[in-house]
Amino acid sequence: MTMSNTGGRRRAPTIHDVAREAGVSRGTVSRVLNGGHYVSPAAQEAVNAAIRKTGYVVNRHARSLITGRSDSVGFLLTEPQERFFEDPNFNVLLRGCTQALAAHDIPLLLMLAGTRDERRRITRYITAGHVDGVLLVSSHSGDPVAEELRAAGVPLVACGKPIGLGSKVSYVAADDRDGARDMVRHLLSLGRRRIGVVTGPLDTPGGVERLAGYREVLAEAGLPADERLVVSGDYSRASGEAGAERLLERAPDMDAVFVASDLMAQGVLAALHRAGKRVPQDIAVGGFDDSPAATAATPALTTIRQPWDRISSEMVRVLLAQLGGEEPAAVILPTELVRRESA
Amino acid sequence: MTMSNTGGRRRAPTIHDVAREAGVSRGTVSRVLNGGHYVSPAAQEAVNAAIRKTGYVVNRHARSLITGRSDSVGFLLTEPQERFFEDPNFNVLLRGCTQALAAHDIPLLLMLAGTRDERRRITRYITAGHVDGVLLVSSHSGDPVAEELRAAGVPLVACGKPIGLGSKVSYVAADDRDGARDMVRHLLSLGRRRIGVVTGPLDTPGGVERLAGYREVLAEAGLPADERLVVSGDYSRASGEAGAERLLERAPDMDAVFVASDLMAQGVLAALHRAGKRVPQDIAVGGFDDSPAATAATPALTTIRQPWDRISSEMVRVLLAQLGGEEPAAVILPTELVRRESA
DNA sequence: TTCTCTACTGTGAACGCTCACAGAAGCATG
DNA sequence: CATGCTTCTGTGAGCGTTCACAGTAGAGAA
Repeated sequence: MTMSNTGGRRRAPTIHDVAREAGVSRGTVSRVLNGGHYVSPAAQEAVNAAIRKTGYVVNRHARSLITGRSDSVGFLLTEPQERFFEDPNFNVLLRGCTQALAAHDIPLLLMLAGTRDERRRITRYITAGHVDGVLLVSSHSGDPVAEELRAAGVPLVACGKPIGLGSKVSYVAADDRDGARDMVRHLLSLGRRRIGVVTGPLDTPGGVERLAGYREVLAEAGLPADERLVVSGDYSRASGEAGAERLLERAPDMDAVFVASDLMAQGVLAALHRAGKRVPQDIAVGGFDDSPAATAATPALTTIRQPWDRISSEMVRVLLAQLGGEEPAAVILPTELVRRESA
Repeated sequence: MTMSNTGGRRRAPTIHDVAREAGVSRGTVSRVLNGGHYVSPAAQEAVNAAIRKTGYVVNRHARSLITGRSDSVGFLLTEPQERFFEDPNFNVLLRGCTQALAAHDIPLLLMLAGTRDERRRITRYITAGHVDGVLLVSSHSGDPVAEELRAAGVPLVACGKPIGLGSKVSYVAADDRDGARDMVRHLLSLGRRRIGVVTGPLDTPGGVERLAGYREVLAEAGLPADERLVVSGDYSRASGEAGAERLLERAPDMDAVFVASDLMAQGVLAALHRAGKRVPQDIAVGGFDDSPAATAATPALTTIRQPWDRISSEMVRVLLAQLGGEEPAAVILPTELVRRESA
């Protein structure tokens, strides 16, 4: 309107320009910007008009400098991205966090720190106050970033229980152990007695807890603990396939198998099919995650649903509470058994 | 060392504290922080020691307030994330950009703006100066964000030619048209004369250009343009499958098909297999992208490799050049024919 | 009237940094 | 000896906000 915007950035309008335009003081403009309390309707109106006319946008650096806040939150991945991007649960989680923060008008910045070098850079960036808090997603234990951020006093909420960190860091997790118990109880209720398990990686809380739930229920049912029925995978489809082959070899009389992820369960189904076993008639299969893989599988997988939508909203809630001065908290959310055809 | 860090964040050390500790002035500390020119070795040493001792990290808000720079770059997705996260090329692109920026010690912030509301928030965030420039990834045309950012004078580099924006915005793209020409010429060189095509969405530059390349080569070869041989897909596997079915119906004598993406080509292979056609004996199939789908397919796909690693490094180079004051530029990179079994 | 209370407004002082400038010291040159 | 150049250092100003505080005006109560 006043000037053409050809290429080079002209000086952006400041709160001063708006104040002059509206015929009020900086203070009044600032008050309008921050909720409009103690501002007369006339002033409110004049300021809004001036903002529209000048095209003013607040300089967040200046604001942050004095408030000490940045009004943004980081979503930090401390592992190779591929691992997550291909995981449908991760997408749900990310979207859920974005939406929950959007309700507070807080933008979410996704940061990748797969390599040591990137971790250094990102840690510096975060500790320099560029985000108010961090939602941390990292499945493996002993994450140095988490410890570093905690030490720097950055509000932090992890997804899944971080191994090796004290109780000083918040986390939100599904009740893996209880989910595993539900599934194994379900398999027992179908009359199965020789129940195998393909676990996740045993350096992750999920891997450990799901195995523990399996063992507990078998013990409660008075069934013997048979280590031939226990093999480990890494959550990949291929590892599920390999795991099932080993199980069939070691325990040909197996009549059910609890698999710690749907993706692995797909591999298990493939191996069973090749071995000529019918699912669920000969062997019942239970998965974990209720991912798209569960419905895509043939037969469709009976599985344990993790409440990803609630996990994300709880992560945001806990983080915002921490920003508001509350203490770190741990939230464990219940899982749900989803019955389909495989068991 | 000096104080325990219990919960609440204590006041962070400032450049002042470092200066006092080192026995020099703020100016000298600032010079050390910014490259160490015109600083005596003794002062340099003292300042570094003081930084280590105090645990000082620069307050980027204060720095940005005065420099007008934020020393960070945004990677903006203006479409539903799922679309990208499942695309392996996207992973390569993201990783490449991260690495190229890392060489300049610039952190990359991934921003998702799938919904209208998020776009508004993110645009405000960007125009408020939170990032110095934006790497934009959006395959569809008429992207309002791009236009808005351009109008706000934010340095911008798009991946792929943005439709509908003037020449004022930089972009880096593979030579889609030339890639398509190479593939169709290759099919001709195998003696094929009834060559079908499954295009990408025709509101994307890739979709349009690859089809144009196909048509050009057929025209050059003196072959008739037969619209029964042209169907459109949306880059998904399913659309490839549907496209192949339509082609077979409309042109049963087809002896080759050029598919505008490997994922669609997988679908095409499935449909051909179902129809009892042998590949490449009965029908040769050419893909595009050289994605993992290409090698995973049976038979392995002959395809066109896009230089994703170069695309990412060029995007970063062009953006940094623009930050340095250079004019927007368009970069077109050559593709490469990768011969495998399907053609 | 006078006082108090509430609603509103303006002002100076930060916030922590960089930048421009002024100056000091050392050394070579006129 | 003065002059200029280079290297190094300190200082004041200012970036664009918010915040605390000091006001002003008007309404209602004493």
